[in-house]
Amino acid sequence: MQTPTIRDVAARAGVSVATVSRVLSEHPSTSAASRQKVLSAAADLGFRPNAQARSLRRTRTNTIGVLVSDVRNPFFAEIAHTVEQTALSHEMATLLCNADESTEQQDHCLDLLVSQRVDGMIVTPQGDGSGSLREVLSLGLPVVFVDRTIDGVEVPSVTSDNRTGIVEAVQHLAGLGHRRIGYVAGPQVTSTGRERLAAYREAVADAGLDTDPGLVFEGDFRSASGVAGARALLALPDPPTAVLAADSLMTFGVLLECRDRGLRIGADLSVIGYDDIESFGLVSPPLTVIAHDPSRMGALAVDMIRDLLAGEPVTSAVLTSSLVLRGSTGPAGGTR
Amino acid sequence: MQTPTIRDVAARAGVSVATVSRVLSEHPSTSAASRQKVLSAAADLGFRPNAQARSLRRTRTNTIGVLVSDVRNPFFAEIAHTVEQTALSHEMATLLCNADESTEQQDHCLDLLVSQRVDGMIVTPQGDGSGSLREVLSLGLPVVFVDRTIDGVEVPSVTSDNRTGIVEAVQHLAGLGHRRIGYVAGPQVTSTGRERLAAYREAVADAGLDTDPGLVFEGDFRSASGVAGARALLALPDPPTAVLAADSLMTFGVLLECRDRGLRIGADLSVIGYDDIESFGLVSPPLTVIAHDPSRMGALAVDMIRDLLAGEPVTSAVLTSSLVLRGSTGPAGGTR
DNA sequence: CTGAAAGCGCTTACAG
DNA sequence: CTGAAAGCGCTTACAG
Repeated sequence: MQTPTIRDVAARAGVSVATVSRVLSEHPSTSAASRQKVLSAAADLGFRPNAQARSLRRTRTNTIGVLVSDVRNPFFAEIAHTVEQTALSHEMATLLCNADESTEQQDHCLDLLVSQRVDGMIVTPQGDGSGSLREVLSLGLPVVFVDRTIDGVEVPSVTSDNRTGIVEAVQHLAGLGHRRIGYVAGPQVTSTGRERLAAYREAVADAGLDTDPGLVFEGDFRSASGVAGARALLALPDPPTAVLAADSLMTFGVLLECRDRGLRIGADLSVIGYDDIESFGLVSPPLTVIAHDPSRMGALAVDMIRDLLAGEPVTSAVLTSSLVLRGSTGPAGGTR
Repeated sequence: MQTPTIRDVAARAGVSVATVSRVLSEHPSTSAASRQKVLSAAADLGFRPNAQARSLRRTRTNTIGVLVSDVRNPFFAEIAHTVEQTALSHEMATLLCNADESTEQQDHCLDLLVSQRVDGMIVTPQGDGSGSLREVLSLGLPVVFVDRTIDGVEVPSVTSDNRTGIVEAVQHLAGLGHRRIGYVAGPQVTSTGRERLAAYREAVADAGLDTDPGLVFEGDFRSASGVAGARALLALPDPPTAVLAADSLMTFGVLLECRDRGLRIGADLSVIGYDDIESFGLVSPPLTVIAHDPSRMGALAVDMIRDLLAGEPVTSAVLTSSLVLRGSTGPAGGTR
């Protein structure tokens, strides 16, 4: 037998489908008697409401689309997890898509989410706001950007302050006597990549440190580019005494390269990472990092989507980032 | 204006909705002329098919539910990522849920997935197969278990051989002269936890090593229990000279504790981890691990769901696990 | 409080 | 090849 429908429940309870619907969706206008009959009939039959049918009728799916660059990145995994849990607590489902740092795949995902008629989307955007993203926005679908934004695209967002942490990191290193600080930058097609690099440049200049452009290596937010960045920087005629990376995966790559070269972190090379990822705890000494809060970002993004759906005004949020001092930095030229 | 429907397209193209539907779903019986008119009308209007309506009518959603214990666990993130990408390549969406290692939450997620009428589910199950899981199965919904299984529940699954890797690891350590091998076990309410522990016990006995039950600490697949396990084992009057952990997060915990105690891995304590997680590369020397293939598991699981949907027979798959020798083990009592 | 009826946006036999 | 019509499983004004 097929999954029972509301009709089957109505028949068994001896009431109309309208009454069944009202009882099941907790509409106030129902008598205790029918409530009773319906509930027990539904239980007997093992009735499972069909969300598809309900959505079609209500023109609302109770589903939110989540588009991240890659769940395998711990930072985004944390966001995805929190979004899912928060949504679940409001009886909403989440449709997860990975853009894999590809604009083409991002478009594909957006199309899918639109077809699924998600009520809103939480996205870590990339690219210039053309393609499917533009279409989605013109549809008036509630969208919240998380972590990243797109210039010229007016969408509520929850991001981190990409400046303070970097500035604190540079000042801290300057205080330790470092004059040449290597920087593994994020891709300049992302807002986070751009803002963090700008902050680095500004802080380096303000502190009167070496502004040699060779100290900046542009990576792509993947670990391999962290490795490549570390190699390039350490191969300079006058290599940096400290290295800063613009996200967790690239930090990871830098650390891998240090391990391969047998460099003692904090002594041979000072390293400051980005994102307070649990696995950085494996490094010895513990890594000094620029921390922000992906979990809070995810939770806030869901709140914002819910506000948008409720027609309430929302304002973008910028969370703080800050330097968490641990043991991976030391005086310049320590034991070299 | 609302999102255009098939009616709007029909009106603009000057054909019936039936024809529009046929063209859009690539039904063979359509003339080139109407195809042309429909396609351009759809494009003009920016028509987006409503997956909800289609699903209701077709009684098929083209969506597959994915229930993992926790996406923040790199092992499951990898599975989730592959499942999503593979599904996407077949134009299917994935609904992701995290059970957070809680049977209650697992039930909640299953209910949600049923209501969403996913075509099938890929789940990393836990518990005894009662509750919502039993209901779901009695519904006849295609389900594939991944990584874990449940005793007495007949569901096609793709798992790893939980025995070989462990046996190889124990033999390897025995060959290095270790007599007392500590084991941080997974929760015994999971099939993987049970099978791996059984393999450890068998291998230890076969190699004639110390079978002291105190050498086994039962963790819960979270990093904190790896820390606790390492502490408990190292606090024994006669502590083990090598430690093996039953999953990535607990391995992680063991490594954290080693770092905190300043133990030199491979010299002061031999360590073998489970899962070939990228972040284990941060450890020095590189970690010897028992590796299996989450990505392949995810891809296979999708194939199996598709076969089930197509009414084809499927057989469970057991992938291999094996020891990957790197540098984290050394002779027993090395430099103690 | 309750029921009959219309309709959400599609698909698909059934005729032609 | 094409159209009219029924129907997927719900919800919700509209009467009563």
